[in-house]
Amino acid sequence: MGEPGHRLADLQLAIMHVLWDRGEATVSEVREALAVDRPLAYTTVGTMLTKMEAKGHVTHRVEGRVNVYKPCHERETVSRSMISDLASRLSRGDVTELVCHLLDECDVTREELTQLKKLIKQKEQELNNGK
Amino acid sequence: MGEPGHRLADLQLAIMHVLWDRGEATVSEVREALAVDRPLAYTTVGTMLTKMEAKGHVTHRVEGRVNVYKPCHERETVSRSMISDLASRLSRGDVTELVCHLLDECDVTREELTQLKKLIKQKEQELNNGK
DNA sequence: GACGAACTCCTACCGTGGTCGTAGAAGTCT
DNA sequence: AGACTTCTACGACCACGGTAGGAGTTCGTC
Repeated sequence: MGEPGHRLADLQLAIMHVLWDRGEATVSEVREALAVDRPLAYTTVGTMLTKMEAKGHVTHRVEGRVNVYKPCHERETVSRSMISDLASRLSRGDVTELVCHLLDECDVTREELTQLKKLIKQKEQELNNGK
Repeated sequence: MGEPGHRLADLQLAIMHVLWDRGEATVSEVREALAVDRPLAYTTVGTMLTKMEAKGHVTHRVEGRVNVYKPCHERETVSRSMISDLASRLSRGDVTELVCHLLDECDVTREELTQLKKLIKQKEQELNNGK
């Protein structure tokens, strides 16, 4: 059976980001990293990691007395999957509106804009050829 | 305090789409509309609608013996909010990726692309002037 | 006026995300 | 050896999304 969709909730995603950033981490490392935004009990993080392992989001290896966790999937893969998941659920949302807001919300760099332009040109091409 | 964020889960969003499409609807109308993809008990839809009302997603008005529900917020507003919510949780997932997938997932029209180009140009302007 | 269909309202139940507490193993300090 | 710290493992609990059953109301119809 297929493993995706990767449907990560808030905390889970936050944990994944820590894992992605460092490659791998122990419970206390994850906890430490999250502490700024969310101070959590040690066991909270541990429990969550366990649940996430059961779901196939992370694996752990035992090193000495400690469990070292690492992600099972690339950040990109998961982002992708979550985005297209949302997009499909939003279905009839007007894309332009969305992109517009996105551009407002995040800090877009010049490079990203350039990239975006390229992307749009490419899409236009596809529209002209195909169909 | 502000009411957003609009955090609609699967079924809830599906129901909202029905409501958005028709402006307003009774429980059985919603149920009917969803029946193709998900056959649900009458009460399931009713319960959900009640819960959604408690959360401020919909309102109802009594017409005769029947409750007629209608959305409290525009489709655009909700889409927007959900997208930026995801974007922020994906945090350092770069915008380009996001837009790219959005463009892939939905059917983009030529007009939208043109619109998009205009938008990007505008953003570039802002970048050059401000700050 | 009894019957069945259509509805609403209330209650229940399960899975999962999130949050911990406690217990117990192991390692460290004095 | 006893005290302290770390960590894991296990279980508890709440909120919420999703799903539904049953009770009771009202309507349309025979």
